[in-house]
Amino acid sequence: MARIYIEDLQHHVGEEVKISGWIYNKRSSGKVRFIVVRDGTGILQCVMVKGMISEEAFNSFDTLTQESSLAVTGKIKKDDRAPGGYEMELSKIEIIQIAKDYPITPKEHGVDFLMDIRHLWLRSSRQHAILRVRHQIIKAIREFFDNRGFVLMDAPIFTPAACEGTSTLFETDYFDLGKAFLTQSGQLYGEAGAMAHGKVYVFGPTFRAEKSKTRRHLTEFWMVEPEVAFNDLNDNMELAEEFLEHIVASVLKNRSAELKTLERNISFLEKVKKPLPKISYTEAVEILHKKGINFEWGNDFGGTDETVISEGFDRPVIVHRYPAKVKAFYMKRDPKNADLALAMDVLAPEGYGEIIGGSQREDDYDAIVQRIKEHNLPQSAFEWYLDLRRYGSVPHAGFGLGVERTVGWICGLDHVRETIPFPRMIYRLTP
RNA sequence: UCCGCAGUAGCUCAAUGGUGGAGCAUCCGGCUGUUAACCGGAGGGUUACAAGUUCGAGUCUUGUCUGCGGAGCCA
Repeated sequence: MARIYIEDLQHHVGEEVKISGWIYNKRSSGKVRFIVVRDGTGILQCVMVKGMISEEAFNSFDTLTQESSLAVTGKIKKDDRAPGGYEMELSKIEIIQIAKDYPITPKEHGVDFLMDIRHLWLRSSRQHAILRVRHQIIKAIREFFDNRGFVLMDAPIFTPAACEGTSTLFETDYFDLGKAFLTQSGQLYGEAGAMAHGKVYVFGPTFRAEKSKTRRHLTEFWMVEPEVAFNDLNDNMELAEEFLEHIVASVLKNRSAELKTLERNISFLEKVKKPLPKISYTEAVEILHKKGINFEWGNDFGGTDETVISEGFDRPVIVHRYPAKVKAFYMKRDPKNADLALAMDVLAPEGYGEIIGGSQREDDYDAIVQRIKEHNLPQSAFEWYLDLRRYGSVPHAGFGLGVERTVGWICGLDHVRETIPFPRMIYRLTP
């Protein structure tokens, strides 16, 4: 008997097939018994009637518990009463292992309890749907850049110094070379890649030792960072909006069932099309003032400020040209106003906040040396980076997209901890 | 790091300072189409920990621990 997957059932109606999986739930009304099996690709209701199947198989129902592993064999038929629309008439049950007291019951649970058994929580339908959307997003990210001739360039995880100098870094001993730090961004290495390949993207985990304790922060998260030689700020914004359009379209097309499981209102997602609204930092400050918020020009936006700004738009909004003093040393100044950096952030709608941060990079050697001094960074650590300005420096730009925040936004989740299989947070290192 | 909230059965939650309960899960029984099935029964407690106030503390006070939410910082 060939083993098939539940997601392929529609091709096997009327056939006798075998499904291997786990008990999701079971119900009985005496002589008619239902076993709901999940196999990782979907769920299937199996039915057996007393007298229509061996007495042994019929009675084995009593020993089955939630999440016990087994193989079921039977004929597939269409039945609207069954979840998913297909049902199996059981002819054989092969028990692999009986699970005892599975902790996640078909009722409500608290977050702490579920996070402690995250390795089991992954089996639950919502978590299952979220991780499939995450996979689709990552697939779409790679597709987008690969189809445009970008070269994937992996950046190191161990780094000798801070990329931006602002955030706290995780530190570790590195043999006789002193301290190494876990990367907080692959960008500087991406810039080196862009000078070699023209257009590259760095995709990997990044680490921030900030003691942030909010629904938008993890200590370990994934970031994708394209970097393109000869792009300016406008090119960068255009790349970002086409990128977001592609990701959202890919999820809507391929993961609509998962979005439905998550009860995601997709009307906001359907509006994510180029062009996205673009406003300057100064215009964003005016929006805050009009809404009666006391905000001083020159400061960086907080989480609630971002929410208020994005509330006025029905799709992601790009905010550009921030005050240089709140941004990183490597961002190029606006030639029209030296107080501004050629920076851009993309704020997701519905209060999800910043999902992209990027800029045109400073390409002038003297200017960037000056910035390194102003930021009190050790120039010696950046000598290799300064070489990129010594040898054939060109205008270039790039951005970073936070995968978890993007997954959270597209899935409509209220916390990024559910967007990654095993989240790392300030007070959680296990499982 | 700071501010706020919480911790009671395996889980989710009740309990006016006066004998700690319910639903789910588990176990036993019933039901020929169930949909987080339903119905009947049983077992299950150092009320996070420590001290204090009181005739009496799950409840009030202090401290500790853990978690949640927020701020700052950021993707």
